[in-house]
Amino acid sequence: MEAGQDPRPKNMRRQRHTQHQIQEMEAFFTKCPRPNVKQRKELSRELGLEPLQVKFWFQNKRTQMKTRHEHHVHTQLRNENEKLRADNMMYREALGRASCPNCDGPTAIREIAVAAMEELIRMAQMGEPLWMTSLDGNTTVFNEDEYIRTFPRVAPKPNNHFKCEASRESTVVTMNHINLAMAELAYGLEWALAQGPFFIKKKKI
Amino acid sequence: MEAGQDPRPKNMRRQRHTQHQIQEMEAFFTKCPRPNVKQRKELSRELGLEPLQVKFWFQNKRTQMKTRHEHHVHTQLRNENEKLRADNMMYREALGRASCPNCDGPTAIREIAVAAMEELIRMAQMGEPLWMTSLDGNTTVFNEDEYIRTFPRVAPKPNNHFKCEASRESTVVTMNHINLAMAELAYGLEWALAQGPFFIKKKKI
DNA sequence: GTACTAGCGGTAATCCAGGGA
DNA sequence: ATCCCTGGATTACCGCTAGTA
Repeated sequence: MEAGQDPRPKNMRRQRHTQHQIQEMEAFFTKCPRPNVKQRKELSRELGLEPLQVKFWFQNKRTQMKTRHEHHVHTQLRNENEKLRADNMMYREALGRASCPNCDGPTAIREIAVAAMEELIRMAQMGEPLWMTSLDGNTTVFNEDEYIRTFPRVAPKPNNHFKCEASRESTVVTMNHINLAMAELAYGLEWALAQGPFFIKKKKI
Repeated sequence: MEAGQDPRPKNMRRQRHTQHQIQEMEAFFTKCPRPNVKQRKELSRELGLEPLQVKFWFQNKRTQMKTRHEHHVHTQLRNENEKLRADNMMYREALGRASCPNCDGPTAIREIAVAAMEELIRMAQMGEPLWMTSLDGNTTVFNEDEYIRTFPRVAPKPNNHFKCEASRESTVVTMNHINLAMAELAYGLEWALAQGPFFIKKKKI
C-alpha cells in the first residue's frame, strides 16, 4: 500500500484543512451529504487528503448541520411563541369586549363572571347573619332575606321559577364545606343567569 | 521540569479519561465550573492528568453544558408552544360560542367569519364575469351587479353609507395581486359588518 | 449466527479570534 | 504591545447500533 504522500504516524493531527479543500467538500456536500467509499477516495485524491480525513470531515459536517438546524428551529420557536402569546392576550381581551350581532351592546359575560365570583367570595366569608347554624348544629341554613338585604343589586326575588327551585334547594345544606361551596356557587350562578332578562330590558332596539 | 509521569510526544492522544477522573472533575465542576491555573494544577496532580488536559476537559464541559441547556429549553419551548396553540384554539371556539346576555341567542361572529371567508375564497377564484379587465389591461374592475347576482343572500345595496363608500373604493383596483386580495377582503368585511342590522331584525324580544 | 460496515453520539485536543489586566 | 483565558469552531477518533451479505 503505497501511501498517499503523507503517512503521518496516525493520531498526529495536521491542523486545519485549507480553504480550497473545505470549499470543494462543501460544494460536494450540498449535492451529496453522505458520499460512499468511492466518492470519498476520489475526493481525497483530488484534494490531497487521506480518505479517512474526508470521511471524518463529512461526518462532522453532518452533525454540524444538524445542530445548526436545531438552533434555527429554536429561534423560530421563540418567535412563534411570542406571537402565540400575543394572540392569546388579544383573544382574552376580545372575549371581554366581544360584541354580539344580535344587539349592539357588548357581551357582559366577563362582568357577570367577575361579579358572581366576588359575590361568592363575600358570601363565603360571611358568618351568622347570612348563614344561620340550626339548633342541632348539623346544618347551616341560608337566610335569603338577609341575602337580599346584603346584595341589594339583585332584583328582589324574581319570579323565575328556576331560580326559586334552585334557591330552595340550596337553602338547607349540610355543614360539609364542599357542599356549602357548591351551594354558594349554584346561587351565584343562578344570579348570573337571572341577569339575562334584566339586561334585555336595558337594551335599546 | 520533571514530567507528570506521562510525557507522551505531545499531540498523541490518550483516549478517554477514567471514570474516577471524570467523577472528580464533575464534582469540582458543580462547585466551580471555571477553575484557575492553581486549581487546575492541583486537580491534575490528584488525578494524574496533565494540567492542559484538565483545562481542556473543563472547557469542553462548559460547552457541553451549554448545548444541553439549550436542548432542554428547546423541548420546553415546544411544550409551551403546544399548550399555547391549544389555548388559542379554545379561545377561538369560546369566541364563537359566547352567548350574549342582552339577548338569548349565541353570537354569530363565527358564522359571519366563516361565511365571509368562503365568500372571499369564491370571489378570488372567479374570473371575467365578476372581475372585468379594463381595456388598457392595467386595472381590474369589480362588477357589483354581478356580485349581487352571484351572492344573492346579501341584501341588495343596503343603504348603509359606510358600505357604499367602501365599495366604491374597492371597485377599481390595480392588477397587483396584493391590492386585489385586500380589496376582496375589504368587501367581504363590509358584508360581514352589514349583517349587524340584519341579525337584529331576526332577534325576538 | 457471524463478520463486516456505515453512521451517529460523545469526547479529547486543538486552532483562532477577541477581551481584559 | 504582551500575556493569559474563554468561547466557538474544527479535527480526530472511540464505542455502540443497525443493516447487510
